[in-house]
Amino acid sequence: MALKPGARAAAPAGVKSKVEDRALVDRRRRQIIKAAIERFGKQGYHATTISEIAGRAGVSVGLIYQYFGDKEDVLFLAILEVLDSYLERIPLAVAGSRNPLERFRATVHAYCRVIDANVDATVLAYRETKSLRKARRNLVKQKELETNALIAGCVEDCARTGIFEDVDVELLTYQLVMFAHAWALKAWHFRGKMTVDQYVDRGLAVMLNQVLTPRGRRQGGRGARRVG
Amino acid sequence: MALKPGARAAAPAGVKSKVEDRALVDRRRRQIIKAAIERFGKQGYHATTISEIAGRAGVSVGLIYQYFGDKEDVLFLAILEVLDSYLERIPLAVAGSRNPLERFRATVHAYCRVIDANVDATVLAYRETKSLRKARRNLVKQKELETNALIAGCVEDCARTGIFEDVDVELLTYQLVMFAHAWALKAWHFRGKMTVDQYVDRGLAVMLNQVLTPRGRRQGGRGARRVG
Amino acid sequence: MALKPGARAAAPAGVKSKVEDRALVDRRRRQIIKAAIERFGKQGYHATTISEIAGRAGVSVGLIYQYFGDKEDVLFLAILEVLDSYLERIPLAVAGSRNPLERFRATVHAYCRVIDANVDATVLAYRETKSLRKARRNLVKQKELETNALIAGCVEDCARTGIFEDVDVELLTYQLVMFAHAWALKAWHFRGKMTVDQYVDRGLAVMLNQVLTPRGRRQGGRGARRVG
Amino acid sequence: MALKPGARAAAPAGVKSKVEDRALVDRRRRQIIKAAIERFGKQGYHATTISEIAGRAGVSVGLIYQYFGDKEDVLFLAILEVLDSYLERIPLAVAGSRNPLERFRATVHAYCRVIDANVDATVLAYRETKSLRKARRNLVKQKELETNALIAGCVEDCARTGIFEDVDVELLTYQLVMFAHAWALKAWHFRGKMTVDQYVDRGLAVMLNQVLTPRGRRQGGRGARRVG
DNA sequence: TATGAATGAGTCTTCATTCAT
DNA sequence: GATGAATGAAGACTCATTCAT
Repeated sequence: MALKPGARAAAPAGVKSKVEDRALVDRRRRQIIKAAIERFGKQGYHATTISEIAGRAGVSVGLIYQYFGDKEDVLFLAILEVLDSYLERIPLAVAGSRNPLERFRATVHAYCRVIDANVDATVLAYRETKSLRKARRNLVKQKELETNALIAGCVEDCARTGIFEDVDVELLTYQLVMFAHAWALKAWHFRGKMTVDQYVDRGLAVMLNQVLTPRGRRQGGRGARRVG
Repeated sequence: MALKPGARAAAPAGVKSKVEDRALVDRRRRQIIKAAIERFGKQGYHATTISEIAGRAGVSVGLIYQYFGDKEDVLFLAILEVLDSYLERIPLAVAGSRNPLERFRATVHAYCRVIDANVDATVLAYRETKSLRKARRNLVKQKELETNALIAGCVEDCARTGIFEDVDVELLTYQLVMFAHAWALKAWHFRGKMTVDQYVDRGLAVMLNQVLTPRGRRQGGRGARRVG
Repeated sequence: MALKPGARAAAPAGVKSKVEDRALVDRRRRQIIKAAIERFGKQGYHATTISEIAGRAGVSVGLIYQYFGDKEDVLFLAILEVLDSYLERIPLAVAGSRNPLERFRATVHAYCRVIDANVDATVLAYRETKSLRKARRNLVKQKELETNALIAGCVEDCARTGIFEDVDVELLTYQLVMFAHAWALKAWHFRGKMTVDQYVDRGLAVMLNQVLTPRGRRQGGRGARRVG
Repeated sequence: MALKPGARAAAPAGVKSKVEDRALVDRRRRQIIKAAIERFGKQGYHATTISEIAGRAGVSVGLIYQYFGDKEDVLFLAILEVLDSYLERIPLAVAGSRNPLERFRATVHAYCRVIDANVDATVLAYRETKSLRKARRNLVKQKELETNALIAGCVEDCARTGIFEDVDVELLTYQLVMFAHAWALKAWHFRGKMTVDQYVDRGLAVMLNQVLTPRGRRQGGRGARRVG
């Protein structure tokens, strides 16, 4: 599912290069995309000029057009790069975990840490996916589902092994995904108040444990366990 | 907390009008902002031209500059309008609730329903707040905190009256806020699969109830109750 | 066949204006086209910038794009304008002619005089028609055929009334057309050597009279009268 | 008059090469010019990129700049090549002709056939000569006069030997030249309707024979024989 | 007040030309 | 000699903003 590192930017979805040499294309694209993520993340897609990206990447404007068809291509590969890096890094961080619950916790921690290290990039993927044409937007959504599957898999494992109650996997997964994203989307609120790891611990505590008291459960019986 | 309707868009936060007549200013701004929200929401801020907004609002380009200083002013008031409408409508929907838990549920339902009725507008506030200059960005964040306070208040009431366990109010509130926003941000995923109300019921079930089994609690003792 | 003067540039073949007012559109387009013909004629289409045309027309760059979709639109209407002016002016110059031969001579003179007054424009139509996309290129050819028909009509009249021998109308017409065009295409050769009227008189003498002597006719019997 | 083949494109009129080897320069230039004529003829000078020419010629972009100073050099030598090829090929086709009239006819046929085989190239010379700087434009005109001299010579021979009436050589020559060029310039009209040879036969019939009837001659006495 | 024609600074994109390998 | 990656100046086109009516 996750692509092998290095194979990534090689020949992605319809972005054409005027240069043949695979290795060079790969290197240049990385160089440019890195600068683009930084600028797009900071200022947004439309507010960033190709010239700024070129400047930051230390290349000429013309060079960018040797490796990308147009500005939208740069955005597209930038967003893919962000999402792919999640797919790549999260599994690595979970490698040594012994049991499902530990792996679950490690995955959420890893997800949030990766996001913490790329707040701008994450916000970029949120803000600017809509600037892509439809087919590409769908590809991006697909990639997001792949990342979600990393979480969903952990949740299912916990459910199957009797660590979680009979749980609404879909909703819980989305809760966890939004929780991770919130660290980037609401960075202005959380940063400075706590570390990522504290954030995750507090969040998991809230999500995994009982909130309603017995009295609350009696009052709000409707929807108190799985619905739909 | 919610401003009185009609007083709202009059002359907020440094947006200047060349027209004197308060009532007229108010009427025109509403007319224009309505069109702007529609267009910004659908296409994004940068991809929308003043001319398009004028067309949609049924006024001339010049007229917009009679009531707004520049394009950013229009975006600013559009975003404020969206957030204010939440602050206004949510309390209305909760009016008749008898007890804290019912009020809590009603609030979350109301929040999500309002968002459901304004998916584009909600996404707009997410995507384009960064296009505002800093001072205004902060004002928008402030407004968001006011909305969050509606939820936080309900959570606190439930906690105080023994309906909720001793809970991490801040984190739970943000979970609920993100849950509501997710209905808009991930509309492409949820829409068609369920109604808003089903979404809320399933979400609350996940958030309020125990996820960990007793065995799970023993394994993952760390962080099993409040942290931080 | 020839359009009424003034009706011309009103709403031509798919060139769209952002301005509604017909009279204004007409005036501005004329103003811009006049400048464009001058520049395109002197330097060619590609070597002329929109900015140059704007400068010569005394308007801003942006204005041109209020009245034309793109640069090719300007070229297209410029070429049409040139051809239409032929269709308009030639018949006027022939008005008073009494008999077919006189009308024939007057038409050729008029054609060449109009070309003489617009050498650059004529060359423009020759050089740059190929720069138009196919559909428009065909429209231009159509217009050219309409002009040719002015000549062909005169030739036919002379033939029908026994002033010309049984003649190859198509070929003779094209000879005459090319003869007229040559005054523009080979201006560098003829200008300074003679006036247009002298040119026409000498040309008609060559075209209308016997070139072969009786002896020549005997030698070159093949093709000595109508072929094909 | 016609340059010896091989000597031609070597180092004409200020086009400088970075390569010394004469034979190589010659070979490479031919190779490149051939591709350039094809592309310029099809798309025009400005619409053709150096890269396209390189691709078509099967060489690298850099190589072209080893043998030409700039793009205009390529155009210049391409146009010269076209005109030179006329000067070369026409006399060859006339070799066996016994008498002046036959040679005249053979020359016109040859001219038109060469043009028929190079319609694009001929149009190229017409369209793009204006893209050359003045000195070179004049050189091209000079070359054209050399070609015209081929025709003029035949006309004069026919006149001197009593095959043609006392004729306006200059005008008749230009008529014949334009007639030949028309086969290229109006290819869209003539092609498909007839072959080149039919075209020439019909054209010569029109040009060489009497058009005016005796009655016509009486009416249009003015200019009925040589003027000027 | 309302209009919409006019402006021109700012952006993307192309492509002739250079130069290190 | 040959290559083709890199450069950056130049040009088409857009659109926020102004202003005369």
